[in-house]
Amino acid sequence: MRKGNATRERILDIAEAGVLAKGFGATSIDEIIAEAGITKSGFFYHFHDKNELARGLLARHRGRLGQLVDEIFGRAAELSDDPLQQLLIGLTLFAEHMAAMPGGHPGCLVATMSYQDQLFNREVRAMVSSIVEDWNGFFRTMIEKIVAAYPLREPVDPGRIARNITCAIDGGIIMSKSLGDPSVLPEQMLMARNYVKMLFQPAALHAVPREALAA
Amino acid sequence: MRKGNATRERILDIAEAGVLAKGFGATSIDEIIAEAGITKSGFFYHFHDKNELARGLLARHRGRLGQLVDEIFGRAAELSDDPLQQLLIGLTLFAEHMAAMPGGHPGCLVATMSYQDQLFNREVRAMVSSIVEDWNGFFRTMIEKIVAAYPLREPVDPGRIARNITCAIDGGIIMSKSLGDPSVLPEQMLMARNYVKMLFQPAALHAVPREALAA
DNA sequence: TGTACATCAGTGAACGCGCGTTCACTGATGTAC
DNA sequence: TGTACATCAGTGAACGCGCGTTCACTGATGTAC
Repeated sequence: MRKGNATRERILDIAEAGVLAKGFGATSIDEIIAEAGITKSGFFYHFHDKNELARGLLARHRGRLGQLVDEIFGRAAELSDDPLQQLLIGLTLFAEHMAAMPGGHPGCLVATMSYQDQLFNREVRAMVSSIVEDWNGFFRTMIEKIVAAYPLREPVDPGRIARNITCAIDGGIIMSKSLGDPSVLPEQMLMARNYVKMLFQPAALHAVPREALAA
Repeated sequence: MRKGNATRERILDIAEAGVLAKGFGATSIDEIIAEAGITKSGFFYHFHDKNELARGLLARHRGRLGQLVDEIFGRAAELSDDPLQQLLIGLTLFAEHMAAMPGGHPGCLVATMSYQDQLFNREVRAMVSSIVEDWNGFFRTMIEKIVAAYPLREPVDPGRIARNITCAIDGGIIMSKSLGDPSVLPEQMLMARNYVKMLFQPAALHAVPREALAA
Protein backbone atom coordinates (compact mmCIF):
# COMPACT_ATOMS: atom_id res chain seq x y z
CA MET A 1 0.00 0.00 0.00
CA ARG A 2 1.15 3.53 -0.79
CA LYS A 3 1.98 5.82 2.09
CA GLY A 4 -0.92 8.12 1.23
CA ASN A 5 -3.33 5.25 1.24
CA ALA A 6 -2.32 4.27 4.75
CA THR A 7 -2.96 7.83 5.93
CA ARG A 8 -6.28 7.83 4.15
CA GLU A 9 -7.27 4.64 5.91
CA ARG A 10 -6.22 6.07 9.25
CA ILE A 11 -8.36 9.14 8.63
CA LEU A 12 -11.30 6.90 7.77
CA ASP A 13 -10.78 4.79 10.90
CA ILE A 14 -10.75 7.82 13.16
CA ALA A 15 -13.66 9.47 11.38
CA GLU A 16 -15.73 6.30 11.54
CA ALA A 17 -15.29 5.98 15.28
CA GLY A 18 -16.26 9.63 15.70
CA VAL A 19 -19.33 9.38 13.48
CA LEU A 20 -20.57 6.27 15.24
CA ALA A 21 -20.09 7.88 18.64
CA LYS A 22 -21.38 11.38 17.95
CA GLY A 23 -22.84 11.63 14.49
CA PHE A 24 -21.30 13.07 11.37
CA GLY A 25 -21.93 16.73 12.07
CA ALA A 26 -20.34 16.56 15.50
CA THR A 27 -17.19 14.89 14.22
CA SER A 28 -14.91 17.73 13.22
CA ILE A 29 -11.98 17.68 10.86
CA ASP A 30 -9.81 19.30 13.55
CA GLU A 31 -10.52 16.42 15.85
CA ILE A 32 -9.75 13.85 13.18
CA ILE A 33 -6.43 15.40 12.21
CA ALA A 34 -5.40 15.82 15.83
CA GLU A 35 -5.81 12.11 16.35
CA ALA A 36 -4.23 11.26 13.01
CA GLY A 37 -1.23 13.50 13.69
CA ILE A 38 -1.59 15.37 10.44
CA THR A 39 -2.35 18.96 9.43
CA LYS A 40 -5.66 20.14 8.11
CA SER A 41 -4.29 20.59 4.60
CA GLY A 42 -3.15 16.99 4.75
CA PHE A 43 -6.74 16.01 5.33
CA PHE A 44 -7.91 18.05 2.37
CA TYR A 45 -5.33 16.41 0.19
CA HIS A 46 -7.13 13.10 0.71
CA PHE A 47 -10.72 14.37 0.81
CA HIS A 48 -11.48 17.55 -1.03
CA ASP A 49 -14.43 18.27 1.23
CA LYS A 50 -16.41 16.72 4.05
CA ASN A 51 -18.96 15.13 1.75
CA GLU A 52 -16.16 13.19 0.14
CA LEU A 53 -15.22 11.91 3.58
CA ALA A 54 -18.80 10.70 4.00
CA ARG A 55 -18.63 8.92 0.65
CA GLY A 56 -15.34 7.31 1.60
CA LEU A 57 -16.78 6.14 4.88
CA LEU A 58 -19.86 4.64 3.27
CA ALA A 59 -17.92 2.97 0.46
CA ARG A 60 -15.55 1.29 2.87
CA HIS A 61 -18.37 0.31 5.21
CA ARG A 62 -20.25 -1.27 2.34
CA GLY A 63 -17.21 -3.21 1.20
CA ARG A 64 -16.34 -4.53 4.63
CA LEU A 65 -19.82 -5.54 5.56
CA GLY A 66 -20.26 -7.17 2.19
CA GLN A 67 -17.17 -9.25 2.79
CA LEU A 68 -18.33 -10.27 6.26
CA VAL A 69 -21.72 -11.27 4.95
CA ASP A 70 -20.14 -13.27 2.13
CA GLU A 71 -18.01 -15.16 4.61
CA ILE A 72 -20.87 -15.84 6.97
CA PHE A 73 -23.38 -16.95 4.40
CA GLY A 74 -20.69 -18.81 2.46
CA ARG A 75 -20.03 -20.82 5.59
CA ALA A 76 -23.78 -21.36 5.99
CA ALA A 77 -23.91 -22.71 2.44
CA GLU A 78 -21.14 -25.17 3.32
CA LEU A 79 -23.14 -26.38 6.28
CA SER A 80 -26.41 -26.96 4.46
CA ASP A 81 -27.82 -27.22 0.96
CA ASP A 82 -31.29 -26.25 2.01
CA PRO A 83 -32.10 -22.54 1.40
CA LEU A 84 -34.12 -22.18 4.61
CA GLN A 85 -31.38 -23.77 6.70
CA GLN A 86 -28.81 -21.55 5.01
CA LEU A 87 -30.64 -18.41 6.06
CA LEU A 88 -31.25 -19.69 9.59
CA ILE A 89 -27.63 -20.75 10.02
CA GLY A 90 -26.36 -17.52 8.49
CA LEU A 91 -28.43 -15.39 10.85
CA THR A 92 -27.25 -17.39 13.83
CA LEU A 93 -23.61 -17.01 12.78
CA PHE A 94 -24.18 -13.32 12.15
CA ALA A 95 -25.71 -12.89 15.60
CA GLU A 96 -22.82 -14.79 17.17
CA HIS A 97 -20.35 -12.62 15.35
CA MET A 98 -22.02 -9.47 16.72
CA ALA A 99 -22.22 -10.93 20.21
CA ALA A 100 -18.49 -11.71 20.09
CA MET A 101 -17.40 -8.18 19.22
CA PRO A 102 -15.58 -6.69 22.18
CA GLY A 103 -17.77 -3.98 23.68
CA GLY A 104 -20.56 -4.83 21.27
CA HIS A 105 -21.15 -3.74 17.71
CA PRO A 106 -20.04 -0.13 17.32
CA GLY A 107 -23.21 0.96 15.56
CA CYS A 108 -24.24 1.27 11.98
CA LEU A 109 -22.98 4.10 9.82
CA VAL A 110 -25.98 3.93 7.57
CA ALA A 111 -28.45 4.32 10.41
CA THR A 112 -26.53 7.28 11.80
CA MET A 113 -26.26 8.98 8.47
CA SER A 114 -29.85 8.54 7.46
CA TYR A 115 -30.71 10.73 10.44
CA GLN A 116 -28.43 13.50 9.32
CA ASP A 117 -29.12 13.51 5.64
CA GLN A 118 -29.58 17.27 5.41
CA LEU A 119 -25.86 17.56 6.04
CA PHE A 120 -24.98 15.72 2.86
CA ASN A 121 -25.23 16.34 -0.84
CA ARG A 122 -27.40 14.29 -3.15
CA GLU A 123 -24.66 11.84 -3.99
CA VAL A 124 -24.10 10.78 -0.37
CA ARG A 125 -27.81 10.50 0.31
CA ALA A 126 -28.24 8.26 -2.69
CA MET A 127 -25.43 6.10 -1.38
CA VAL A 128 -27.10 5.69 2.00
CA SER A 129 -30.34 4.50 0.52
CA SER A 130 -28.65 2.21 -1.99
CA ILE A 131 -26.82 0.45 0.85
CA VAL A 132 -30.11 -0.18 2.63
CA GLU A 133 -31.55 -1.47 -0.63
CA ASP A 134 -28.58 -3.81 -1.02
CA TRP A 135 -29.31 -5.36 2.35
CA ASN A 136 -32.96 -5.76 1.58
CA GLY A 137 -32.10 -7.23 -1.80
CA PHE A 138 -29.66 -9.69 -0.29
CA PHE A 139 -32.17 -11.10 2.16
CA ARG A 140 -34.93 -10.97 -0.40
CA THR A 141 -33.00 -13.18 -2.78
CA MET A 142 -32.50 -15.73 -0.05
CA ILE A 143 -36.15 -15.64 0.92
CA GLU A 144 -37.31 -16.06 -2.62
CA LYS A 145 -35.28 -19.23 -2.86
CA ILE A 146 -36.96 -20.46 0.30
CA VAL A 147 -40.41 -19.55 -0.99
CA ALA A 148 -39.70 -21.59 -4.11
CA ALA A 149 -39.00 -24.63 -1.93
CA TYR A 150 -41.37 -24.27 1.02
CA PRO A 151 -45.02 -23.44 1.46
CA LEU A 152 -45.58 -20.22 3.43
CA ARG A 153 -47.68 -20.60 6.53
CA GLU A 154 -48.90 -17.01 6.32
CA PRO A 155 -49.32 -14.98 3.13
CA VAL A 156 -46.37 -12.63 3.62
CA ASP A 157 -44.51 -10.94 0.79
CA PRO A 158 -40.77 -11.86 0.57
CA GLY A 159 -39.80 -8.17 0.42
CA ARG A 160 -41.47 -7.59 3.76
CA ILE A 161 -39.66 -10.45 5.36
CA ALA A 162 -36.36 -9.18 3.98
CA ARG A 163 -37.06 -5.68 5.30
CA ASN A 164 -38.01 -7.19 8.63
CA ILE A 165 -34.57 -8.73 8.99
CA THR A 166 -32.85 -5.47 8.06
CA CYS A 167 -35.13 -3.57 10.48
CA ALA A 168 -34.37 -5.99 13.30
CA ILE A 169 -30.67 -5.35 12.75
CA ASP A 170 -30.99 -1.55 12.57
CA GLY A 171 -33.46 -1.41 15.43
CA GLY A 172 -31.25 -3.70 17.46
CA ILE A 173 -28.26 -1.45 16.89
CA ILE A 174 -30.18 1.62 18.04
CA MET A 175 -31.60 -0.09 21.08
CA SER A 176 -28.24 -1.55 22.08
CA LYS A 177 -26.87 1.94 21.85
CA SER A 178 -29.54 3.77 23.75
CA LEU A 179 -29.81 1.18 26.51
CA GLY A 180 -26.05 0.71 26.65
CA ASP A 181 -26.62 -3.04 26.35
CA PRO A 182 -24.77 -4.71 23.46
CA SER A 183 -26.69 -7.93 23.88
CA VAL A 184 -29.85 -6.49 22.33
CA LEU A 185 -28.48 -6.59 18.78
CA PRO A 186 -27.64 -10.31 18.65
CA GLU A 187 -30.83 -11.09 20.57
CA GLN A 188 -32.94 -9.31 17.98
CA MET A 189 -31.06 -10.88 15.09
CA LEU A 190 -32.07 -14.22 16.56
CA MET A 191 -35.64 -12.99 16.92
CA ALA A 192 -35.65 -12.23 13.19
CA ARG A 193 -34.23 -15.68 12.59
CA ASN A 194 -36.96 -17.24 14.66
CA TYR A 195 -39.60 -15.31 12.76
CA VAL A 196 -38.36 -16.71 9.46
CA LYS A 197 -38.26 -20.17 10.97
CA MET A 198 -41.84 -19.95 12.15
CA LEU A 199 -43.03 -18.61 8.82
CA PHE A 200 -41.63 -21.54 6.90
CA GLN A 201 -41.37 -24.50 9.19
CA PRO A 202 -44.24 -26.87 9.72
CA ALA A 203 -46.23 -26.03 12.84
CA ALA A 204 -44.97 -27.53 16.08
CA LEU A 205 -46.92 -30.54 17.13
CA HIS A 206 -47.18 -29.40 20.74
CA ALA A 207 -47.00 -26.05 22.46
CA VAL A 208 -44.13 -25.42 24.84
CA PRO A 209 -45.35 -25.61 28.43
CA ARG A 210 -44.91 -22.40 30.36
CA GLU A 211 -42.64 -24.02 32.94
CA ALA A 212 -40.02 -24.55 30.23
CA LEU A 213 -39.52 -20.80 30.08
CA ALA A 214 -38.15 -20.60 33.59
CA ALA A 215 -34.94 -22.32 32.52
CA MET B 1 -51.95 29.39 28.38
CA ARG B 2 -49.55 32.19 29.20
CA LYS B 3 -47.94 34.09 26.37
CA GLY B 4 -44.51 32.73 27.24
CA ASN B 5 -45.76 29.20 27.18
CA ALA B 6 -47.06 29.62 23.65
CA THR B 7 -43.66 30.88 22.53
CA ARG B 8 -41.99 27.99 24.29
CA GLU B 9 -44.21 25.55 22.45
CA ARG B 10 -43.46 27.25 19.15
CA ILE B 11 -39.75 26.95 19.83
CA LEU B 12 -40.20 23.26 20.60
CA ASP B 13 -42.23 22.70 17.42
CA ILE B 14 -39.62 24.31 15.23
CA ALA B 15 -36.73 22.61 17.03
CA GLU B 16 -38.41 19.22 16.78
CA ALA B 17 -38.87 19.52 13.04
CA GLY B 18 -35.24 20.53 12.68
CA VAL B 19 -33.92 17.73 14.85
CA LEU B 20 -35.94 15.10 13.01
CA ALA B 21 -34.76 16.41 9.66
CA LYS B 22 -31.10 17.06 10.40
CA GLY B 23 -30.19 15.86 13.85
CA PHE B 24 -29.77 17.84 17.03
CA GLY B 25 -26.28 19.18 16.39
CA ALA B 26 -27.19 20.53 12.99
CA THR B 27 -30.25 22.37 14.24
CA SER B 28 -28.96 25.76 15.33
CA ILE B 29 -30.53 28.21 17.74
CA ASP B 30 -30.19 30.93 15.11
CA GLU B 31 -32.28 28.93 12.74
CA ILE B 32 -34.92 28.23 15.37
CA ILE B 33 -35.28 31.85 16.41
CA ALA B 34 -35.38 33.04 12.80
CA GLU B 35 -38.38 30.82 12.18
CA ALA B 36 -39.97 31.67 15.53
CA GLY B 37 -39.54 35.41 14.92
CA ILE B 38 -37.78 35.97 18.22
CA THR B 39 -34.31 37.13 19.29
CA LYS B 40 -31.64 34.86 20.61
CA SER B 41 -31.99 36.19 24.13
CA GLY B 42 -35.67 35.34 23.92
CA PHE B 43 -34.69 31.77 23.28
CA PHE B 44 -32.38 31.73 26.29
CA TYR B 45 -35.14 33.09 28.45
CA HIS B 46 -37.07 29.86 27.81
CA PHE B 47 -34.16 27.41 27.72
CA HIS B 48 -31.08 28.32 29.61
CA ASP B 49 -28.91 26.19 27.36
CA LYS B 50 -29.19 23.76 24.48
CA ASN B 51 -29.32 20.70 26.72
CA GLU B 52 -32.43 22.10 28.30
CA LEU B 53 -33.96 22.32 24.85
CA ALA B 54 -33.17 18.63 24.36
CA ARG B 55 -34.84 17.80 27.66
CA GLY B 56 -37.89 19.85 26.73
CA LEU B 57 -38.11 18.08 23.38
CA LEU B 58 -37.88 14.64 24.94
CA ALA B 59 -40.34 15.41 27.74
CA ARG B 60 -42.95 16.64 25.31
CA HIS B 61 -42.33 13.76 22.93
CA ARG B 62 -42.77 11.27 25.73
CA GLY B 63 -46.01 12.88 26.88
CA ARG B 64 -47.52 13.03 23.41
CA LEU B 65 -46.60 9.53 22.43
CA GLY B 66 -47.85 8.26 25.78
CA GLN B 67 -51.20 9.88 25.14
CA LEU B 68 -51.43 8.44 21.64
CA VAL B 69 -50.57 4.98 22.90
CA ASP B 70 -53.14 5.26 25.70
CA GLU B 71 -55.82 6.19 23.20
CA ILE B 72 -54.92 3.42 20.80
CA PHE B 73 -54.62 0.64 23.33
CA GLY B 74 -57.61 1.98 25.26
CA ARG B 75 -59.63 1.60 22.10
CA ALA B 76 -58.21 -1.90 21.64
CA ALA B 77 -59.34 -2.77 25.16
CA GLU B 78 -62.86 -1.62 24.26
CA LEU B 79 -62.84 -3.89 21.26
CA SER B 80 -61.70 -7.04 23.02
CA ASP B 81 -61.25 -8.46 26.51
CA ASP B 82 -58.63 -10.93 25.42
CA PRO B 83 -55.03 -9.75 26.11
CA LEU B 84 -53.66 -11.26 22.88
CA GLN B 85 -56.39 -9.66 20.81
CA GLN B 86 -55.81 -6.35 22.56
CA LEU B 87 -52.17 -6.31 21.55
CA LEU B 88 -52.91 -7.42 18.00
CA ILE B 89 -55.67 -4.83 17.59
CA GLY B 90 -53.55 -2.12 19.19
CA LEU B 91 -50.63 -2.78 16.86
CA THR B 92 -52.92 -2.72 13.86
CA LEU B 93 -54.47 0.59 14.95
CA PHE B 94 -51.01 1.97 15.64
CA ALA B 95 -49.81 0.93 12.18
CA GLU B 96 -52.90 2.49 10.60
CA HIS B 97 -52.30 5.69 12.50
CA MET B 98 -48.73 5.86 11.19
CA ALA B 99 -49.85 5.03 7.66
CA ALA B 100 -52.43 7.84 7.80
CA MET B 101 -49.95 10.57 8.73
CA PRO B 102 -49.56 12.95 5.81
CA GLY B 103 -46.09 12.49 4.37
CA GLY B 104 -45.43 9.60 6.71
CA HIS B 105 -44.22 9.58 10.30
CA PRO B 106 -41.68 12.35 10.78
CA GLY B 107 -39.15 10.12 12.55
CA CYS B 108 -38.43 9.32 16.12
CA LEU B 109 -36.67 11.80 18.36
CA VAL B 110 -35.31 9.08 20.57
CA ALA B 111 -33.68 7.21 17.71
CA THR B 112 -32.11 10.40 16.39
CA MET B 113 -30.81 11.43 19.76
CA SER B 114 -29.39 8.10 20.72
CA TYR B 115 -27.02 8.53 17.78
CA GLN B 116 -25.80 11.88 18.97
CA ASP B 117 -25.49 11.19 22.64
CA GLN B 118 -22.03 12.70 22.96
CA LEU B 119 -23.67 16.07 22.38
CA PHE B 120 -25.73 15.83 25.54
CA ASN B 121 -25.13 15.87 29.24
CA ARG B 122 -25.82 12.91 31.48
CA GLU B 123 -29.34 13.99 32.30
CA VAL B 124 -30.47 14.01 28.67
CA ARG B 125 -28.80 10.69 27.96
CA ALA B 126 -30.58 9.12 30.90
CA MET B 127 -33.85 10.47 29.56
CA VAL B 128 -33.29 8.91 26.16
CA SER B 129 -32.70 5.46 27.57
CA SER B 130 -35.56 5.70 30.04
CA ILE B 131 -37.96 6.44 27.18
CA VAL B 132 -36.81 3.33 25.35
CA GLU B 133 -37.23 1.37 28.56
CA ASP B 134 -40.76 2.72 28.95
CA TRP B 135 -41.65 1.39 25.54
CA ASN B 136 -40.16 -1.98 26.26
CA GLY B 137 -41.90 -2.06 29.62
CA PHE B 138 -45.24 -1.19 28.09
CA PHE B 139 -45.14 -4.01 25.58
CA ARG B 140 -43.65 -6.36 28.11
CA THR B 141 -46.57 -5.87 30.48
CA MET B 142 -48.99 -6.68 27.69
CA ILE B 143 -47.04 -9.75 26.69
CA GLU B 144 -46.85 -11.04 30.21
CA LYS B 145 -50.62 -10.91 30.39
CA ILE B 146 -50.78 -12.91 27.21
CA VAL B 147 -48.25 -15.43 28.47
CA ALA B 148 -50.42 -15.93 31.54
CA ALA B 149 -53.35 -16.82 29.32
CA TYR B 150 -51.82 -18.62 26.35
CA PRO B 151 -49.26 -21.35 25.90
CA LEU B 152 -46.17 -20.15 23.98
CA ARG B 153 -45.38 -22.07 20.84
CA GLU B 154 -41.68 -21.34 21.14
CA PRO B 155 -39.76 -20.72 24.36
CA VAL B 156 -39.24 -16.97 23.95
CA ASP B 157 -38.75 -14.57 26.82
CA PRO B 158 -41.43 -11.82 27.08
CA GLY B 159 -38.76 -9.11 27.28
CA ARG B 160 -37.37 -10.21 23.95
CA ILE B 161 -40.73 -10.06 22.32
CA ALA B 162 -41.34 -6.60 23.75
CA ARG B 163 -37.96 -5.39 22.49
CA ASN B 164 -38.72 -6.91 19.13
CA ILE B 165 -41.80 -4.72 18.78
CA THR B 166 -39.88 -1.60 19.78
CA CYS B 167 -37.06 -2.55 17.40
CA ALA B 168 -39.49 -3.07 14.54
CA ILE B 169 -40.82 0.43 15.14
CA ASP B 170 -37.41 2.08 15.38
CA GLY B 171 -35.99 0.08 12.50
CA GLY B 172 -39.08 0.87 10.44
CA ILE B 173 -38.66 4.59 11.10
CA ILE B 174 -35.03 4.50 9.99
CA MET B 175 -35.74 2.48 6.90
CA SER B 176 -38.70 4.65 5.92
CA LYS B 177 -36.40 7.62 6.21
CA SER B 178 -33.44 6.27 4.33
CA LEU B 179 -35.50 4.79 1.51
CA GLY B 180 -37.82 7.77 1.39
CA ASP B 181 -40.76 5.36 1.62
CA PRO B 182 -43.16 6.06 4.52
CA SER B 183 -44.96 2.76 4.01
CA VAL B 184 -42.13 0.74 5.53
CA LEU B 185 -42.94 1.80 9.10
CA PRO B 186 -46.57 0.63 9.16
CA GLU B 187 -45.61 -2.47 7.19
CA GLN B 188 -43.02 -3.44 9.80
CA MET B 189 -45.36 -2.68 12.67
CA LEU B 190 -47.70 -5.21 11.12
CA MET B 191 -44.84 -7.65 10.75
CA ALA B 192 -44.22 -7.35 14.49
CA ARG B 193 -47.92 -7.90 15.07
CA ASN B 194 -47.85 -10.99 12.92
CA TYR B 195 -44.88 -12.32 14.83
CA VAL B 196 -46.75 -12.04 18.11
CA LYS B 197 -49.76 -13.67 16.53
CA MET B 198 -47.73 -16.62 15.32
CA LEU B 199 -46.00 -17.02 18.65
CA PHE B 200 -49.27 -17.35 20.53
CA GLN B 201 -51.91 -18.59 18.19
CA PRO B 202 -52.46 -22.28 17.61
CA ALA B 203 -50.67 -23.52 14.50
CA ALA B 204 -52.55 -23.13 11.24
CA LEU B 205 -54.14 -26.34 10.08
CA HIS B 206 -52.99 -25.90 6.53
CA ALA B 207 -50.19 -23.95 4.88
CA VAL B 208 -51.12 -21.13 2.53
CA PRO B 209 -50.58 -22.24 -1.07
CA ARG B 210 -48.04 -20.18 -2.94
CA GLU B 211 -50.56 -19.00 -5.54
CA ALA B 212 -52.39 -17.07 -2.83
CA LEU B 213 -49.43 -14.72 -2.61
CA ALA B 214 -49.93 -13.39 -6.11
CA ALA B 215 -53.07 -11.51 -5.03
C1' DT C 1 -58.71 54.04 42.59
C1' DG C 2 -54.05 54.95 42.62
C1' DT C 3 -49.42 53.81 43.54
C1' DA C 4 -45.35 50.74 44.33
C1' DC C 5 -43.27 46.91 43.37
C1' DA C 6 -42.48 42.19 41.23
C1' DT C 7 -42.53 39.15 37.67
C1' DC C 8 -42.89 37.89 32.79
C1' DA C 9 -41.26 37.81 28.32
C1' DG C 10 -38.48 39.33 26.12
C1' DT C 11 -34.46 43.05 23.31
C1' DG C 12 -29.78 44.33 21.50
C1' DA C 13 -25.08 44.13 21.40
C1' DA C 14 -21.08 41.78 22.11
C1' DC C 15 -17.98 37.66 23.29
C1' DG C 16 -14.65 34.23 21.70
C1' DC C 17 -14.14 29.91 19.84
C1' DG C 18 -14.27 26.31 16.39
C1' DC C 19 -15.67 25.23 12.01
C1' DG C 20 -14.91 23.96 6.91
C1' DT C 21 -12.29 25.71 3.20
C1' DT C 22 -8.52 27.93 0.38
C1' DC C 23 -3.96 28.94 -1.21
C1' DA C 24 0.79 29.20 -2.13
C1' DC C 25 4.35 26.44 -1.19
C1' DT C 26 7.68 22.06 -0.25
C1' DG C 27 10.44 17.91 0.47
C1' DA C 28 10.47 13.05 -0.79
C1' DT C 29 9.76 9.56 -4.05
C1' DG C 30 9.10 7.70 -8.82
C1' DT C 31 9.86 7.70 -13.90
C1' DA C 32 11.92 8.70 -18.71
C1' DC C 33 15.65 9.23 -21.36
C1' DT D 1 24.52 6.32 -14.17
C1' DG D 2 23.08 10.84 -13.97
C1' DT D 3 19.85 14.42 -14.78
C1' DA D 4 15.19 16.58 -15.51
C1' DC D 5 10.80 16.51 -14.56
C1' DA D 6 6.31 14.86 -12.53
C1' DT D 7 3.67 13.25 -9.03
C1' DC D 8 2.71 12.24 -4.17
C1' DA D 9 1.81 13.51 0.32
C1' DG D 10 1.73 16.63 2.59
C1' DT D 11 2.87 21.92 5.52
C1' DG D 12 1.59 26.55 7.43
C1' DA D 13 -0.98 30.49 7.62
C1' DA D 14 -5.02 32.79 6.92
C1' DC D 15 -10.13 33.39 5.70
C1' DG D 16 -14.78 34.50 7.26
C1' DC D 17 -18.77 32.74 9.04
C1' DG D 18 -21.87 30.71 12.39
C1' DC D 19 -22.14 28.86 16.70
C1' DG D 20 -23.68 28.79 21.80
C1' DT D 21 -23.56 31.86 25.58
C1' DT D 22 -23.59 36.19 28.50
C1' DC D 23 -25.03 40.58 30.13
C1' DA D 24 -27.23 44.78 31.12
C1' DC D 25 -31.37 46.49 30.13
C1' DT D 26 -36.81 47.17 29.13
C1' DG D 27 -41.78 47.48 28.32
C1' DA D 28 -46.00 45.07 29.50
C1' DT D 29 -48.72 42.69 32.69
C1' DG D 30 -50.03 41.15 37.46
C1' DT D 31 -50.46 41.81 42.55
C1' DA D 32 -50.68 44.07 47.33
C1' DC D 33 -52.12 47.58 49.99
